[in-house]
Amino acid sequence: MRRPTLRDVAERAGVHPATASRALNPQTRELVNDETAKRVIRVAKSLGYRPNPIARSLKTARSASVGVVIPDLTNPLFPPIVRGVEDELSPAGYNAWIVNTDNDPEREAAQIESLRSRQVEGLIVAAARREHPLLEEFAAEGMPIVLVNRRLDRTDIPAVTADDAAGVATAVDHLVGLGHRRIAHLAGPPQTSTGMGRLRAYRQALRDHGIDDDARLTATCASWTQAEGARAVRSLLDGGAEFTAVLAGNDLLALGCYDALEERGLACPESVSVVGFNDIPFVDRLRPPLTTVRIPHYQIGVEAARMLLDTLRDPDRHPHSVLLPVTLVVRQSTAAPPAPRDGYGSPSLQPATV
Amino acid sequence: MRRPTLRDVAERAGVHPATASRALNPQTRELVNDETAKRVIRVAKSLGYRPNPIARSLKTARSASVGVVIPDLTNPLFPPIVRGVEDELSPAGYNAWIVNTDNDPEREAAQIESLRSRQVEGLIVAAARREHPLLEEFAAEGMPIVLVNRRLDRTDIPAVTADDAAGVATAVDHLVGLGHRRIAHLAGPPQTSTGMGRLRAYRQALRDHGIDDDARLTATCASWTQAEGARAVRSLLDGGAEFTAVLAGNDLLALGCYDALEERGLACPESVSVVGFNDIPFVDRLRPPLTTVRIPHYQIGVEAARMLLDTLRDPDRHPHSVLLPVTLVVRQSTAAPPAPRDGYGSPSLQPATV
DNA sequence: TGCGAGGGCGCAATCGTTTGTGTAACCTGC
DNA sequence: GCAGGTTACACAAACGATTGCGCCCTCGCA
Repeated sequence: MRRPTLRDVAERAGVHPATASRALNPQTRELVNDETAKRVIRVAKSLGYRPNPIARSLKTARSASVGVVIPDLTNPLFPPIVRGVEDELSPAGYNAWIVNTDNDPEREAAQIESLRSRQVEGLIVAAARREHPLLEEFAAEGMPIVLVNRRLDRTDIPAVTADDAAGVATAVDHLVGLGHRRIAHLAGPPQTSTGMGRLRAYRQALRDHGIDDDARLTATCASWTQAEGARAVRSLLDGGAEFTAVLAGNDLLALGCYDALEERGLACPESVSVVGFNDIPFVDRLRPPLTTVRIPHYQIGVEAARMLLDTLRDPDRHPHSVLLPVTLVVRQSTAAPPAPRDGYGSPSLQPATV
Repeated sequence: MRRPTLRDVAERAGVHPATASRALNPQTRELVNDETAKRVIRVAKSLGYRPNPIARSLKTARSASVGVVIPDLTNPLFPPIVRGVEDELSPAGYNAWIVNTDNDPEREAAQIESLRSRQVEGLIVAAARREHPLLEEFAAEGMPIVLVNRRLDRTDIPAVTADDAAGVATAVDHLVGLGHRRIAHLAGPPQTSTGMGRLRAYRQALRDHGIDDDARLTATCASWTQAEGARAVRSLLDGGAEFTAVLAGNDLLALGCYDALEERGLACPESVSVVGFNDIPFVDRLRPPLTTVRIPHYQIGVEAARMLLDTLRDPDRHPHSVLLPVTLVVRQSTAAPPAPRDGYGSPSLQPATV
């Protein structure tokens, strides 16, 4: 009735539990006579023995599992990354514990503490802020950590991210190529490396095209949400900013941008072009389909898991961060700017086709 | 350096570890002198003591965690449900282990076995099929299980689902009200209760309106995916079926339907109206915004977790399944059928506005 | 024949808790 | 002053594995 333990197997095989343990563990099988080992294995199978990972963890202080720390599972950016992580971890015998932080430092601390007390052997963190004492502390204590999607400012915690700078550059190239000169930017939270990095890349890209970057064309969003994107665009418009294109820090902000433009009766792309970032699922089916920078979500997860596994296998090895290539996906949210009518470069009031 | 154990706390407090354990556990605190308890608690706090859940699990054969079994995290239907589960579990001190089955029975068995060996105290399963021996077996062994979104055919495993029948009925009412008489259905996998249930509800609803249900208007999808939805619609069209509206088994199938209609140059809703089911995130921003039946995703998760917690607290209690109410959200994918032109009721070839 | 080496295995401690049982000390009431 | 009942704690045995250590036996070799 009870599920069989190692002791049961040992008894049935006529050996000591220690021997059974060694026989069952490929690492130590060589320490026991080949025939004995085979017998133990046979008995274990016939009894349907499954080792108890809890007992094993208690003894070995390891758990064959890693924590995956993300801001919010309902953000479509993360599920593919998580799947990438899991699919890479799984063949190596590792499991993933997923926790959401909701960008709440307190909740985050509690969650990570909970992961640690469950003896996770490493962390994959998508919820990093540029300054993140908690993570640095854990890293300093020797917890293997790999960052995904975002980085820390200083410290050598390895990260797997998309090539934001290249992505922004090609996006700006695309817009400029269409004839845009006044390109606004919805910057993500400056506490995040992606928010800051894409903002910097945007400024650099403008300069590269000889366009001076007007600070009034940048609106900073407090979070990577649709609501914040909408708010930012409204504030841009209310501030009288003149622009014919918006480079959003990510797709969710771009979605918010759609909302705000629609509210104000501005058609996309006829009046204002919009570019997103990330190419999350379904943005190809939006109205209009969103031009955006595609990042390899799944691959980011895979790569991060691989790096973590590497350092778990060889703690001395210190992997270096990697930058994954991105591609611009041109869809229908970008077009040539409207011919100037009511003043140079300001969004012309073409009614949105609702 | 080492993280403090109960023994450390006990020593510093001058008591036996057993006493410390009882002092720290609210359940047993009454067994120890009040002052002693306070002292132990103070020491524990000052040492930063955190109980080791692994050791506790080993001893108590419980884990304060439950397994959440879903087909695929990247299906936008599930993240909100999962969050609902977590948010309800968390205050009760429980954690959620999330696993994906990819609808692969083998993988599923392995995942659930892994959950069980990690001593999860219960299961919340969104990946149920109507016939599901594995789940019934677990349930028979006494594992508390709550199903979400789907049910089992026979057995009394409690389930939290949306009111599919009512949803389909209102959707059909809506279409008939618009003037549609030839309404096709993209049925989900018949192995799933949702697939079968919605199909049955569709037939019933047609009969209720005095429309005889033409079997040629039903296409069965092997999986709940966009690709299958597209394939099904193509097969419908290729089979010469005449219809002016499509009731899709869920939103993903509806999306596939969009794809196929677009391929064939059929405009939605001008030529064919489409109704989805579930109201997953972003379908309100599709082109055209999808008319669909909204189910309370998050609430389904909350309710399921609550039921599971109930049975964990009182194993004798056997909760009954609940049906959560749904609402039809009318957007722009449904309109009156086109005036008959090239034959009664067949999809008129109005070019899609791409 | 004796000795060293080493293969194969058992012994027992251990990981950090929880919990049944034992046992002092103390109180109460006659 | 003592039986009987609390109260407050300590003792020790678990839970199910892993692992350092040491014993025994066999074998090879001198």
